[in-house]
Amino acid sequence: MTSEIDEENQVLSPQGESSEDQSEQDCSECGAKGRCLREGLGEEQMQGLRKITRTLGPFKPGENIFRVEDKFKSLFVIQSGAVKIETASFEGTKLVDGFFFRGDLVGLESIGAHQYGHDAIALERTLVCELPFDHLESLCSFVPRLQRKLMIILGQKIRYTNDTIVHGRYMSAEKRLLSFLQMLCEKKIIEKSDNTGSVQLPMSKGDIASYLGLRPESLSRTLTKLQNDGIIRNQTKKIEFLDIKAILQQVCG
Amino acid sequence: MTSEIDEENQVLSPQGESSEDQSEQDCSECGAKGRCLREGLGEEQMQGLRKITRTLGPFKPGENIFRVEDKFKSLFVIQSGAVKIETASFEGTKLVDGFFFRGDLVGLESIGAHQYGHDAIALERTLVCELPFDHLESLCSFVPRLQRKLMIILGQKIRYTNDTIVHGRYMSAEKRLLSFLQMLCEKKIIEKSDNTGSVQLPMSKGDIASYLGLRPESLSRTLTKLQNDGIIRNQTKKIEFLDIKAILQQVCG
DNA sequence: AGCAGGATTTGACCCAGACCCATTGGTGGA
DNA sequence: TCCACCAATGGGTCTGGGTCAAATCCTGCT
Repeated sequence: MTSEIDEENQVLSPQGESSEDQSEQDCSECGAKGRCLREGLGEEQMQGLRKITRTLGPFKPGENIFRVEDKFKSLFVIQSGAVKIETASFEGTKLVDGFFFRGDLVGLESIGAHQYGHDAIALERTLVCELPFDHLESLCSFVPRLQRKLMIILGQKIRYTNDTIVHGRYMSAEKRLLSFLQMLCEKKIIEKSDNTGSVQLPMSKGDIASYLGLRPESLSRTLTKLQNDGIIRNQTKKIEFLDIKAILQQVCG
Repeated sequence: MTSEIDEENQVLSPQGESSEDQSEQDCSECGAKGRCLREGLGEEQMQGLRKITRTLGPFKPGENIFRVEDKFKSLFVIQSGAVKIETASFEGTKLVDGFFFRGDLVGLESIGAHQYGHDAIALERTLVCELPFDHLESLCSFVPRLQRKLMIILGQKIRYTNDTIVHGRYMSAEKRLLSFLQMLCEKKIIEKSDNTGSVQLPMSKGDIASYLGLRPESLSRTLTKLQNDGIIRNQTKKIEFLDIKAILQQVCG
């Protein structure tokens, strides 16, 4: 079922599973190329970054990259695949706090904490690049552009949460879903011709519901509504966008 | 009405309004002492930090420290007083995104953006310490502990938002309010004897409601309910805590 | 002190989405 | 291939909190 995606990741990450024997990271074929933390650094500035990183994985769907109680040690750049992070809510149930795709940094949420404080779970076959935080921090002192980049990413994360979650509290289920679909478009669109396209969903509907602050039943109903309105076609592991313009504009309106 | 608070701030910030003539910042009597970014730095490490900072204010209640469209330039440590930040929601109404008290850093949300993206408004007589971000960044490269401190603060901010706002979506109005009161306890408690205490509210009830993702009417009803339950005494600009233990425990329960 | 205008509270009503339950569908393992 | 199991959907009901409207209460101003 996820075979298409796996194929693609293979192609994009040829350094693949046997990366342990590499003494230095080879970024030239990484799936996160163009979106990684290192982007914008000069060749000699990258040397240091390459030396401290190594590829981990592949993680199979459902496997943990780290766990709540693990000691915070590293950030992870997603080379290929997708990851969710989740915490136990105050009532005990699991609560999805975020999704991460190719090029995203996982672990920012734990900077300054002793433990990660949440589980990071692969949603599909996933390769990550580990950045030990201590090393990264030291490196930042010598490479101001890296320091700046990291701070910018932290700032963006704060803003993104604010714009989506905080403002999302005032949005209807339909708007929340639309802005989620919009995000998916930007991060993961597979094929896109003019006004239509489609996305493979690496996560379950339940995960999406949790992330949006809705019950699965409500999400399901909202998806059905959008389908009846002719905006999407709702499938189990895939959503087709029949009217991308409508999606982009309805979020704002 | 806010005279008590103003008095107190006076005492705590004697460098006060005429700080422009100081060539170097004097932190020895600052109201944020013990909670400021510089905490934990050695004497010689603080030298650099002092050189780039200056005190601004006092801002009167309602005055802007910066505005949405202002170019992002500085972070601000609150020496005394209180500040809210707010943005226009997608439907046009103002939405309170955060409250800041003595020792808090305002402006983190805008790191990496061109403009602040929100208004920062003093809620009472407020003095702030300006940290030009470019200078702060350069300084971070030379003072690893400062760099680390800043990153930790950014990480904490991300976690705090996650724990309150994100998880708050699954909490009832009552629980949200209780966790807000808990935060106030930690940040601003005026007097506290054993199991009781009280807080002067520098912000309006409307601001609190907005911050909690509620309508003013709902907040009012919830406050009334807590009062009937004997947990608080609800006044216009002040809340008395009649049973602090109940507040602390009910949030978790 | 008296008044205008906004903030806060209260009441009545409504609705989006939670909750509970039944059915269907998709998937991985024997 | 078949079965067991969980994900997804759909129906029905309930309710917390939103919405509208009408007092009060405060506060700053004259």
